[in-house]
Amino acid sequence: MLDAAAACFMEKGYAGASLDDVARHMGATKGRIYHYFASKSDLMHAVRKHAMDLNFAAIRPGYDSALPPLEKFRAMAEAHALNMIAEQRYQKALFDSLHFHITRGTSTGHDARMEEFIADRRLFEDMFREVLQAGRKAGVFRIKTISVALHTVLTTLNSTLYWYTPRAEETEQDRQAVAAELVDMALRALGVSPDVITKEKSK
Amino acid sequence: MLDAAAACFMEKGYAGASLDDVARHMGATKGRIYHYFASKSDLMHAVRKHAMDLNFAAIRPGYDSALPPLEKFRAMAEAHALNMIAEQRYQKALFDSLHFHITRGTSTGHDARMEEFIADRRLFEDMFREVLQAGRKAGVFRIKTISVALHTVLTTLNSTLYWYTPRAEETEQDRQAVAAELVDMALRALGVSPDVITKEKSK
DNA sequence: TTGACAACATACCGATCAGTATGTTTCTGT
DNA sequence: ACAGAAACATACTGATCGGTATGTTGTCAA
Repeated sequence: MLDAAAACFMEKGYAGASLDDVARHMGATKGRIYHYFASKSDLMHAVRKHAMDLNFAAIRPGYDSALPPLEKFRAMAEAHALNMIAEQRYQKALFDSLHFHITRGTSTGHDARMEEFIADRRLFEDMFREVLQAGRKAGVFRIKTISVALHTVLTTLNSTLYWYTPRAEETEQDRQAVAAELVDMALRALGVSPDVITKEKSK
Repeated sequence: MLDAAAACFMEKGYAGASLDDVARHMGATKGRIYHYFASKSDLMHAVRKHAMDLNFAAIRPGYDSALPPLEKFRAMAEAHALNMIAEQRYQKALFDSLHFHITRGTSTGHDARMEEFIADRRLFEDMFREVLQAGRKAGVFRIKTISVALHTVLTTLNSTLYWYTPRAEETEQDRQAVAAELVDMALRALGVSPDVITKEKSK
């Protein structure tokens, strides 16, 4: 059910996707949705939450590892990039929601749920921020402004959401190749010298 | 009028923003909108077109210059990054529309207008693609896959749309600083060695 | 067997919104 | 001065959509 909702929200946007659309996409009716969710925004919240859970689960192993900053970052970045490709539907819905919240500033209709979600997002960013700071201190990253570097790198890793269209016969190999290339570019953007990158990779 | 429409579409999304909202934002009524535009999608199209025009106008000087690939790219990238910060409202609306079209694939409701718009977008990308290819051939860019590099770099330059919130007392200096930092990271992502970057910059 | 609840479908309501039809005012050419 | 057209505002309509109220069917415990 969340899958169908995520797909519809992605295709038409939150406001553009009707609950009848979502229901039809499941081969059911609206009654079924309202049996499990109190409102449309409730459903959206569930989709967001699931997307965030996927994100945390993806980078958790790398983050918890005892690797030095560079390899730790590489592990997290690779997992995240792959996750963005694999879970496009949920991630697109999540990012729509995120940008929506950002652009409307201090405007109307703040769900308390939205606040919780923004806090989660910040937590996620902080996991990367921490690694960036550690790497800068260790001298492997040459970063001017942490927040700019953080956002730029994350945006790079997320970029597949905006141009990569999954083809049917696409294998896991192809996706890993794209992800690896994105991670390489992110590392170079962080000021890691190319020879270090390739040396580490061949290990 | 386009300004108001762009602001509303950005804040609530195309489907979420009503024409009454747009009219109220202008201190007018719907009649005024329908006097100049035949439909809601017509208005959206005008907003998109204006945004695209701004984009082309921004990078045109750099593109037309006779500079070598590296400096040509820098000029275009800097102008583009600054343009993204300065014209957030229009660009956000444009990107929403773009992503909307991408994710729905071969689905319903293709305006012929949308096709024209996609073609324009491809033209814009090709201007950067051309410089990237020239730079790769000249040996200044170390790029694996052109299209991945292209999308990554453009996404980096666009990234301010998703996290930069313009403050009131923000000066042109601040925006240029952010833009310059983004361009630096983009150049490094393209495999340009840091000493070349700083050397060129001090020129 | 039956009663009670879960798991839906169906039918309906009120609000919203794109689009239209019809005013009303201001300008503009003659 | 005046016809008419441009530049709007106002009032309305039909369709859509979020949400609700009310069925209907299966399931399971007592």
